[in-house]
Amino acid sequence: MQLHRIEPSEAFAKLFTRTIGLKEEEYVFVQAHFRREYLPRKHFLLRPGQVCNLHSYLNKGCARTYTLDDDGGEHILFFAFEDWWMGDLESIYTGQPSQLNIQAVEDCEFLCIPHTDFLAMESRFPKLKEWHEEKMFRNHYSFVSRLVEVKSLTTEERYLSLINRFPEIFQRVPLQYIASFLDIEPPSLSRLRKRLSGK
Amino acid sequence: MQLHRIEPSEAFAKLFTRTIGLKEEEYVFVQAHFRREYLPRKHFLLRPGQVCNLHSYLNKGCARTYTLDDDGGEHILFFAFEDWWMGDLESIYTGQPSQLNIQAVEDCEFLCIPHTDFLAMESRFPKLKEWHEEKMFRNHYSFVSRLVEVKSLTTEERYLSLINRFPEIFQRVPLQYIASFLDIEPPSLSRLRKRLSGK
DNA sequence: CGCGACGTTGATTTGCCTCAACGATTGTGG
DNA sequence: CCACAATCGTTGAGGCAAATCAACGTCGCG
Repeated sequence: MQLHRIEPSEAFAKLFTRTIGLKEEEYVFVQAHFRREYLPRKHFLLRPGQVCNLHSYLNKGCARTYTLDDDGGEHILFFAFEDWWMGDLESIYTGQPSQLNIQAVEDCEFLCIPHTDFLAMESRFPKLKEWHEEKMFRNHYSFVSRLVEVKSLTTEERYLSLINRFPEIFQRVPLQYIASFLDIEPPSLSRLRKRLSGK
Repeated sequence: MQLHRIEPSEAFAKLFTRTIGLKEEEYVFVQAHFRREYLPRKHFLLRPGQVCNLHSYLNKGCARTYTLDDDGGEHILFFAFEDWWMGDLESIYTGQPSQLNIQAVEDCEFLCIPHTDFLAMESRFPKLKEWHEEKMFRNHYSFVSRLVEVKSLTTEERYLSLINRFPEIFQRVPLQYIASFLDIEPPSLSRLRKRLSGK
């Protein structure tokens, strides 16, 4: 399978210099600890049973995190696009094997840093650590609102909310994956869309 | 409404000295910034529209965190029992008004500390800050596994999982609240229990 | 071309909701 | 202390949304 050549993303540099606030030479130092990983469509960044020891920045492409149940059914927990971070934090921080699959939905380019290096960077650059803590908080907030959504919205409302927040997702992710993310079966999503298009 | 007198909990002291690792005099210093709050059954620790500015340790009793939807329906996100912390972290850290209700299910005794004091304690005692960061991570893990449960288990399996993890909940929390937590209606929970008791 | 993956559509079943009524229990005021 | 209302859990009847099972058209690819 042939991969297009991918230009280095400016978003990555901006994240460290603008958002996190590292100086140019600090960014260069940090950046040197990342390595580029190309992952063709349908290939896996993480498999159940593996210990996840990388923090992975998704520089280009689209990926999904999902679990398998006892009957072999897939349940998609998250999608990720450009400028998102992926990995199984529990596995990273506890050293336990992961239960999660992380798979490329499109050909992907990741920028990956081993956890030990990441910890070293955090202790050398307090701003990086602060940013990471801040990210954990925002992550917490989004889990709470996701919980609220699941509990108080109808299937149709959750579908519309998804369209609203990530319109591009429908151009990049197969409908069956979106159905799994919304916790319905593909035929139900198909009928839901038909119903809505008639409005 | 009459409250029983409640003995100071040893769990609170153990948390700070054993788990967090503060010295005795450090604990005494920190502890002095908490104030005791008695909350009778059905009364509110937090109401939508309020800014939450307290970290609240539940010393005695049982409480629930829930949202109201547009139709006035309640959706319970969390229960809390002795030795749990409550509050709306998003509201605490962003200063935005909360959307959440936190209500006493039993007569409660909280130990509360204003957020600004908590930050001061964190910067004075790095161990406290480390513990809090660690707690955020564990919190993240539990959100992920909760998401996995909601997606991959049947209603019956989630009920059994709840029984398994919190057997005492059924002695302390009305069934209608448990139904809301499980995302079903009270009649459905009633029939589910009847079905299971026949096994 | 032929195969497989994907989205759609139809027919049927199922699990839960909704509405309603009913005992049991609790709490309150006379 | 009793009568009454309110709350709670249960049970029944009917309806609906989604799951399930199956078939079909389309597209992309070997």
